[in-house]
Amino acid sequence: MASKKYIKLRARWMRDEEIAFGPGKADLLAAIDRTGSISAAARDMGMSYRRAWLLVDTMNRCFRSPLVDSAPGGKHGGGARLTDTGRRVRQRYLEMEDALRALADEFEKDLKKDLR
Amino acid sequence: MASKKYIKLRARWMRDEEIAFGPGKADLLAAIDRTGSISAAARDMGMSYRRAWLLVDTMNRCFRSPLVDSAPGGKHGGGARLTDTGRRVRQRYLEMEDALRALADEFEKDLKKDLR
DNA sequence: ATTCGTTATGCACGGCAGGATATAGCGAAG
DNA sequence: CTTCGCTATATCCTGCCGTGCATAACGAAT
Repeated sequence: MASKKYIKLRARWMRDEEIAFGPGKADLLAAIDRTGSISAAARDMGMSYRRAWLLVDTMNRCFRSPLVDSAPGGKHGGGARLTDTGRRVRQRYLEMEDALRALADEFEKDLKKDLR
Repeated sequence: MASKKYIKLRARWMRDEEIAFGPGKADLLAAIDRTGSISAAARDMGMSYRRAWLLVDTMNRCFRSPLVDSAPGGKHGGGARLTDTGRRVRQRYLEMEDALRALADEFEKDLKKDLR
């Protein structure tokens, strides 16, 4: 079969019109956890610092307690770390994603019958 | 509670890099079924005819058998109708959407604890 | 034959999300 | 006290998606 058929799934946790959490933010949290800073995480993911900072800002504003705490100061000074809330929320989100993915996969069989 | 918290879900059936089917296309099919033409459906949904036509074109190319068949000629001449495949595929998609929605809703409870 | 409302297609314009860039302030290490 | 890399923020720029508009051919009804 030459063509790839699959279901692309996206789940976003909304707060009013803002995207409180989603796949991009989950990845970003992982990168921050890995690198220890917003800017290094952004570089790592090939996204602009601006965008990464905006994502973090939105998350922190949307949740009762911040998911990332950050401090200015370079090299061995500041940086950014995931809070416990951040880790827990991300975990929860991934669990939801997995559950949805598993369910969606059940429908792929029918799908492939009709899709070219 | 002043702020609205909810999960926004989107599922797309992909064929390679093209979107074979999704929420917008499902709505469009309904509108075509209702109005009997692509252009009337587009007007009805407040979208451009061009976009509606592109959506139909993509659908028809991605599936083994077309979801919409259309004929030129105005007023009482041409127009567009859903094929049986079109109706069935849309139905299947809606069922999948409902199942995913129901599952996602189970996660909303946890979500609201943390969201502001 | 004329009219009307389609299908089908191309092209130019506009809005906007995100990238690039600039600047200021900070904190620890050397 | 200098340097380095970070946070935080503003401004400009650009690429892309979709709308709007124009055109041509068509088919049924009048």
